[in-house]
Amino acid sequence: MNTHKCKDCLLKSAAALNLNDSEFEILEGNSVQVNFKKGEIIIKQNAMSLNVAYLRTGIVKLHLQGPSREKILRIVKAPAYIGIPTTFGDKINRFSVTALEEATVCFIDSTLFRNFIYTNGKFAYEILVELCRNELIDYQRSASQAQKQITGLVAETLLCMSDNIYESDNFNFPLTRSEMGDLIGASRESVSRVLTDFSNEKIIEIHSNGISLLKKDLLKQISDKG
Amino acid sequence: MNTHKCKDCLLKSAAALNLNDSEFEILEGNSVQVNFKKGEIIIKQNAMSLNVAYLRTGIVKLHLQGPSREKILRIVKAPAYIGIPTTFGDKINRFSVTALEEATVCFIDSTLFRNFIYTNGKFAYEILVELCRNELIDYQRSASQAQKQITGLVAETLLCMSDNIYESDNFNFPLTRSEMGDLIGASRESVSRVLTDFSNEKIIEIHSNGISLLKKDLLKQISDKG
DNA sequence: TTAATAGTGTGATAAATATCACAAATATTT
DNA sequence: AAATATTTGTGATATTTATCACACTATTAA
Repeated sequence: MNTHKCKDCLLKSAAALNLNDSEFEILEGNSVQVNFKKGEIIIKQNAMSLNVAYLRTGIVKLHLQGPSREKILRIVKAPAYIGIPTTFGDKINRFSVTALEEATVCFIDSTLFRNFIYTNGKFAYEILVELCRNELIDYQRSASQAQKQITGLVAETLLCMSDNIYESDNFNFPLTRSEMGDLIGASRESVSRVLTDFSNEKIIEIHSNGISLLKKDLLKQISDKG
Repeated sequence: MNTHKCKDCLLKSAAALNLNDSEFEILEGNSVQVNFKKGEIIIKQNAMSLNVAYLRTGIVKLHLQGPSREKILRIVKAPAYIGIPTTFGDKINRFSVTALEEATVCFIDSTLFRNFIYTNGKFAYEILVELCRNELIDYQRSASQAQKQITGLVAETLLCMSDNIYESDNFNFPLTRSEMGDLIGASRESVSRVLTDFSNEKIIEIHSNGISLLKKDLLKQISDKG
């Protein structure tokens, strides 16, 4: 099996920080680290969910098949758990997870994970807090989705990628126009039009390496107004 | 304080079923049951969140102020926890909860609740499972919201109220047209037009006591097609 | 290097929905 | 019972976005 020492991992989750030495040893015997290339599927919708996936490095998209096409639920950057809801919320995976760039993922046996929850209250608490935070983010995005027009949603997405994923005003943009449409609920043509308008108005700059945000304050205004 | 015995409550959550006698005694000393009338606010957005609310009876709406107007996040029927994400996900309430009909709510001290999570693994696990299930429901609704047209969303909402909230094809409808618009992200006029069309086509019947679903199969088709 | 495939941008048109205005109906308050 | 407030339904018009078609660009595979 693997030779990594979970205890020595520098990318532990807030929950894992609460594990003791013996728990780490058990973890090592019941988990496996896998590397994924861009575009590879990490978790597959409709497959059975028998383990918990922890994204150590990289960026992924959570997505599912909607009524008429793919729906991207959220973009997640490491380090973070990426499948807890679908592992403990149902018996089969209700969504897929796909790598947007090279990623490393630790798969943890779900029975072991459940035992950590049963026996390590602080571990359980940190997992619960993360689930709660995610739910609040979902609620906020649900309101945006319902009430903003496409221009506001594109602006919000660019700001989110800049502030929360890349933490930079210049970044690679891992999504195609079609995928961005899947994320915000618009057609790829509408997304393209807005990005081109932003580029023509020098609000952003689109280059082969990605995107630069030139007028973040204006983007914020556009996002807030919807 | 109150005289109710939490241990004897017939409307316990799946999590609370894992509490022992002494935990129940502590719970009784750190919680209070309150009655609410239709329209009264149970949890207020932007207030500090110091306790966990458990809805014993009644139906409520979770809502928040969106970019341009109110957004109803979900309709919750008792018995269920109604504020865990906003209690443990942040220091202030990120959403409000309002009674849609008479409701009884138990407010539980959040420090005590956290202690139950720390010390009672099965309790923690059941809470976590409920959070996971809610997240999966949110994901499904997010896809619907983004990809269905208003007719499909109205149909889906009627089916959801019938199957999950009232468990009947004839039910009171606790939302105004405007509120239904806040739930699905449409204007009250659009909602009114769709409901009137459904009524004219004898798919549903609208009367002073509420709504009857006459052709559920057709509603299901309309919902699935979006 | 070339061919095939995927992604993108744009124009034109269709469809869906919002907005506005207003009257009628219903519910609530006095 | 009457007055007031709120909700609802409808028509007309405006706005937003999707769809379709097509050409161009970029990427991938052979």
